Amino acid sequence: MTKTAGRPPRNETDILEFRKKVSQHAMALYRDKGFEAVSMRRLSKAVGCAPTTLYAHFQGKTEILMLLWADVLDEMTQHVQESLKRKTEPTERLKAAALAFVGYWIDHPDHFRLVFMSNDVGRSDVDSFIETGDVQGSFQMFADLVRNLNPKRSDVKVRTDAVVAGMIGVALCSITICNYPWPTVSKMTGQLIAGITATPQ
Amino acid sequence: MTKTAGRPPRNETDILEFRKKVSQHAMALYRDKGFEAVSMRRLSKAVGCAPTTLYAHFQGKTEILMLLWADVLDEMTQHVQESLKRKTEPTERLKAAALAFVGYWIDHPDHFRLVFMSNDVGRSDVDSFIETGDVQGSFQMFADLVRNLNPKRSDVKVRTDAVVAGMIGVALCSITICNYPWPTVSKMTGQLIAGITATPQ
DNA sequence: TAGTTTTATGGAACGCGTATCAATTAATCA
DNA sequence: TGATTAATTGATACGCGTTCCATAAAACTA
Repeated sequence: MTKTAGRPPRNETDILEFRKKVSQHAMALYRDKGFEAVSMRRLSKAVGCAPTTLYAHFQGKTEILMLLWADVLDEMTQHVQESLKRKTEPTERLKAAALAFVGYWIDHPDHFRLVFMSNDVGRSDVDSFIETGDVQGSFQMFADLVRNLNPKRSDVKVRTDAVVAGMIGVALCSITICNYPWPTVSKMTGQLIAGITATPQ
Repeated sequence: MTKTAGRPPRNETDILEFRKKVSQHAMALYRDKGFEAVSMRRLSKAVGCAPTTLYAHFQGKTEILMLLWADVLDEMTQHVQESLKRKTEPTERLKAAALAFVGYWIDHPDHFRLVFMSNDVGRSDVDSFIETGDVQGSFQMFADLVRNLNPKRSDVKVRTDAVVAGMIGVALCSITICNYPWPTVSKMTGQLIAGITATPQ
């Protein structure tokens, strides 16, 4: 921890400031021009730095795209919350939330790709530091809904995560394998929820 | 149906022959060098034509990648069948198959990306003619397993497709959101199957 | 055979993500 | 001030998917 000569490393706040700046420009690009507009070259031009500089602050495009997760997940969460209005019965609430969840992704396939298909599959051993706080927060909502089904049960997390992953799968399949005659989203999510409400044998 | 002047369209068999040739070279590239080796430039070099020529025969890379689906799905199916040996009880069989299914994708994330993440999400209005025969065949196996749980029930397709989509979601989440503390694959698939075996309320 | 019409091809180009590397700028210490 | 060290930059390069366009090739009609 001794001071050395020469230019000191980046200031902590400067780092955050730069990351925030990049995040804002990336967000603006994504919202205004869509997924494909968020390129390293265009983004660096918007930020006002060289494309190479971005690689000094982020380990790659994937890490930058993750900055956009929070926005999308917030919007999705709000959409789900909206669907819960005037619903009181726990099962009905979960069902409505699930439908809204899957529906959101199907209505916004670009957002789905952003969150769930941006990672470099196959190179996952490399990308080490991923913030999952956003994801965790968005899934909390479902944990509450599941808990309210039967507050006495202790396996809330397993059932929640299973149904969330299941819903994501339903969205993925409906979006990408669009020529296979999938049942309606409503039917499939209903089936997933049947597993949640069932009593363990 | 009158004959017109000028060079006639490609011969039907020639078309199939060329597609087969491309398919074989793509397969060899994928098996030998991996996903990233299957590029339009390398593939065209292997085939012996210009990169542009490929676009005269396929509408894009996605359509070429789909030629590889059958191989992967066959291997996956075989792996699942393997897991069924010496399993007789219907629920146990379904559970074993589900575990093998998800496990296969997690063990081969490149294959997962190939089949489930190759489509151009967002441009799905364009890519019209996708062969889903491969997929359909691979899912048939699960339809049988689900039917055997309770041959009297008529909602086999809904329950099968829901659990298949759910398993794909489990695989997707485990692969791409690898820093979120998902429950074990075994627990999540078990949860999905609970919905299959449950009796409708 | 000459001309016409349609298909098939390949070269060039665009923008992309990413890596390398030398040169420059900035901030600190001696 | 000068030396030292880190951050930033620009140029260059590779391979990628894809599109455009001019040209070659093939099969017909006259």
